[in-house]
Amino acid sequence: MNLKDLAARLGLSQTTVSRALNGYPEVSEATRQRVAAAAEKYSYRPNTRAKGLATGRSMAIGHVIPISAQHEMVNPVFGDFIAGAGETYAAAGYDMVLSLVQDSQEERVYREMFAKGNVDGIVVHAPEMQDPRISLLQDIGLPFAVHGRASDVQIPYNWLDMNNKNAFLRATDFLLDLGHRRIGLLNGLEKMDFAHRRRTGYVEALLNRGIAVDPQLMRSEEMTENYGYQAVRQMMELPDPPTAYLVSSMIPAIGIRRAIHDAGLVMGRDISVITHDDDLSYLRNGDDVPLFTATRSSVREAGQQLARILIEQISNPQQAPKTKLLEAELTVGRSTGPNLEGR
Amino acid sequence: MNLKDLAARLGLSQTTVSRALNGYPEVSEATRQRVAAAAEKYSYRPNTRAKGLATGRSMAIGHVIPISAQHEMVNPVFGDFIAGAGETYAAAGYDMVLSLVQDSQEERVYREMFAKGNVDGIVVHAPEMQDPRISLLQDIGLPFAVHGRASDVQIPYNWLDMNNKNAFLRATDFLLDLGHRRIGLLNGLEKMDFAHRRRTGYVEALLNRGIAVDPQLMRSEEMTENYGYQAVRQMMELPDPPTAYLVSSMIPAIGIRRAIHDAGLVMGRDISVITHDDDLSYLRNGDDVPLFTATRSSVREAGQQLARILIEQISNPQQAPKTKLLEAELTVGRSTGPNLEGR
DNA sequence: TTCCATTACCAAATCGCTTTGGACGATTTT
DNA sequence: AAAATCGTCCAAAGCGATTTGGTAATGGAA
Repeated sequence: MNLKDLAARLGLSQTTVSRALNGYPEVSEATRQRVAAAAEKYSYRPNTRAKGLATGRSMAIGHVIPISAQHEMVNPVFGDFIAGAGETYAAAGYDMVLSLVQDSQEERVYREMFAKGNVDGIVVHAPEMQDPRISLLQDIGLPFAVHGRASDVQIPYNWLDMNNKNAFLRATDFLLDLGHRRIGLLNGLEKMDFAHRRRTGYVEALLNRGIAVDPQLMRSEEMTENYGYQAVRQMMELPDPPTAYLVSSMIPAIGIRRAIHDAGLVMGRDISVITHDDDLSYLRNGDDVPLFTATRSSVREAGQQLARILIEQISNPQQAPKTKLLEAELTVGRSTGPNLEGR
Repeated sequence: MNLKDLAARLGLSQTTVSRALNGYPEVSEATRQRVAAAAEKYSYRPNTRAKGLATGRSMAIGHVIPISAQHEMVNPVFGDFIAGAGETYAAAGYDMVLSLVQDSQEERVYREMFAKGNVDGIVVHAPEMQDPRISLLQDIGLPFAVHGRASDVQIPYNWLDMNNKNAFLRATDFLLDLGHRRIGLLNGLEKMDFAHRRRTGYVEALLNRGIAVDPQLMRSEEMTENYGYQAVRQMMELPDPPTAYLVSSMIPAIGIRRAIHDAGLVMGRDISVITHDDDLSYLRNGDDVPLFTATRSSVREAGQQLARILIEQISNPQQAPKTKLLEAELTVGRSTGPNLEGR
C-alpha cells in the first residue's frame, strides 16, 4: 500500500493525504480523521527511501564502531550504550545504522556515509586524545556527537563524558584514606582519552599527599579479564608490592580477584580493589551489597542522553554544541579495607 | 556531487554515466575509464535513498534485538555476533540497521520494517522454542535468517545454530567419566530454544548411564554473574551437593568460581566446572592454558556465516532455505578434575 | 549499393514521497 | 455589491538514482 493507492481509495489527492498524515493545517478535521482511519486500516507506512529522498533527511543515525586491527575486540560497553541510545532513537523515530570498521578505514567510511547520505548524524565512539575524526566531521559538515572527549581538540563540538579524572581522584583518595600508599593502576589503553584522564586523577591524588608516582605500578592495556590477572600477578612479585589496585573496568577487576585468590589472599582484607563500573546489564556489581567498591556511571544512560543531544543538533543545526559531564558515584563495597601492613 | 552534475561535467547523459559505473556492457571502454576517473576525482557516491527508490532495494539488513521488559538486559553475546555479521555486510556492501525493541512490540516492528521498506532482510536473534516471529516473517514475505532454531516451528527457514544438545551431552559425559554423579546444571532461561536443547543433552547423558535426574540440581535463569554465584551457594547447602557444575556461559561461570572460592574450596580440585564459551573478544578463556574446561564455539564466526546465508537468500529469493549446524569443541582447562568423594 | 546488426549513446519515464503554486467556493470585510 | 480573506483541496514539479525504449553512426554481409 503506497500513498497513491491510499489516496485513490479515499478519493483524495496524494497532496491532501500526505498533509493529513503529517499534521499540516490545510486539511479539514473531518478528512483528517477519515485519512487516519484508512491509513490505520490498510496499515500504511510511508516508504522510508521515498520520504527521505523527498525531504532530504534519512531519519537514521550512524554509529561507527572502531575495531582495532591488532585486537579485533568489541568494547563490552558498547552493547549497553547502544541500548540506551536506541531507546531515544526509537522514541524520536530514528533508525540506528551500525558500521564496524577497521580503524584505518574510518575516514573513508565517514566520508562515504556523508556522500551516500544515509545518515543524518553520527555518534563517535571511543575518542582518542587527539582524535582526527572530530575535525574531519566538522569539515564535511555532518552533525555528530562524541561519547567522551578529545583532550587535544580545541574546536567546540557535542560531547557527553563521565568525569573520569574526578572519579579516579576520589577513588584514589578513598584508598589513601584507608592507609594505602602503594596503589596499582590498571588503566585502559593510554591513547584513549578516558584512560589519560583517569591517570591524571590518580596521579593528582597521589601528589596531593606528597606520594611519589611509581611507573612500575601503572599499566595500560586493553581491558580483558586476563589483563587484570596477569598485571596483578606481576605486580605482586615486586619487592614492595601494592596493597591496593585501581582498575578501569569490571572485566579486568574480575581478573584481579582471581589473581588475589590464586595467591591465597582475600580481597578487601589483604588487598583492596576499586574498579570503575559502567553498570552493564549482564555484569551487575552485586545485587544487594556491591561486590566491588566502585566508581559507577551508567553507560546506558550516557547513550540515552548523548542520543538526545545529537537529535537536538540535527533538528536545529545552527545551535551551539552542547556538552554534558556526568559525575560517577563512589559506592563502597566489600573489596576495600584498611591497609594492614606496617605503619 | 550527484549524478546529474557528474554527467554534465563529463558531457554525457546520466544514463551513460550510471551504466558506466554499474558495469553495464553498452558503454565503450574508453568512456568507462573516463567516467570512473571523474567519479573518483569528485568522490561521487550514489545517494543511497535515491538508488534504493529506483532499484526497490535498500541494501540494508535489520537486526531486531529483543529487550525483555523485566530484565532490560542486552545479551553480552550480541556485540561479538554483530561484529562478525558486520564484516560480511561490509564486504557485500550492506548496511546494518539495529532496532532494540521491547519484546512485546516485536511484531509491530517487523511489520513496520517491511512496510517502510528500509531493510532487505532480517536477522532473528534469540529464538524461543515456539517463536511466532518465524511464521510472521514468512507471512509478510521478508527474507530472514535465525541465529539458533525454534524446536517447535516446522516450516523450513534459514538458520545457523550451534549443536547445543551435543555440546552439553559431551560435557556431561566428560564429567561422568571423571566420576561425578551429582552435576548441577545452570542453564539460561528455559523458554529460550538453546537452553532447552542444552538441558536435553544433559539429561540424555545422565539417563544413558542410568543416573536419575534431580530437579533440585537444575536452574534456569538469565545468565548474570550473580546468578552463577547465588545458584551454586544454594546448591552447596543441599544434603548431597553437586561435585560438578555445567553452566551455559562464561559470565555465570565466573560467579560460580567466586562461590567456590568463598566456600574455601578450589575449583578443579574440590569442585569441577564446565562452561559453554562463546569466545567473546573481551572474555577470553585464558590466553595460553584455558581457565575453564569449556565447550567452545565462536559467536563471531556464527555472525559471519549467518550473514552470508541471509545475503544469499536475498539475492536469490526462490532458493530453498539453508541451514548450518556448528559443532562446539570441548577444550579441557583447569576447572575440572576427578571426583574425589567417596566411591 | 542496400540492408541489417552492432556499438555507443541519449531523452524521458519511473520509484513513492513532499511541497510549491494555484483553484474554487464560502465567508467576511469594505 | 464588490473585494478581500479563508478554508480545502488538487495538479504537477521536484528529490537522485535506474531503466525502458529509443536513435545515429559504423561496419559487414548480401
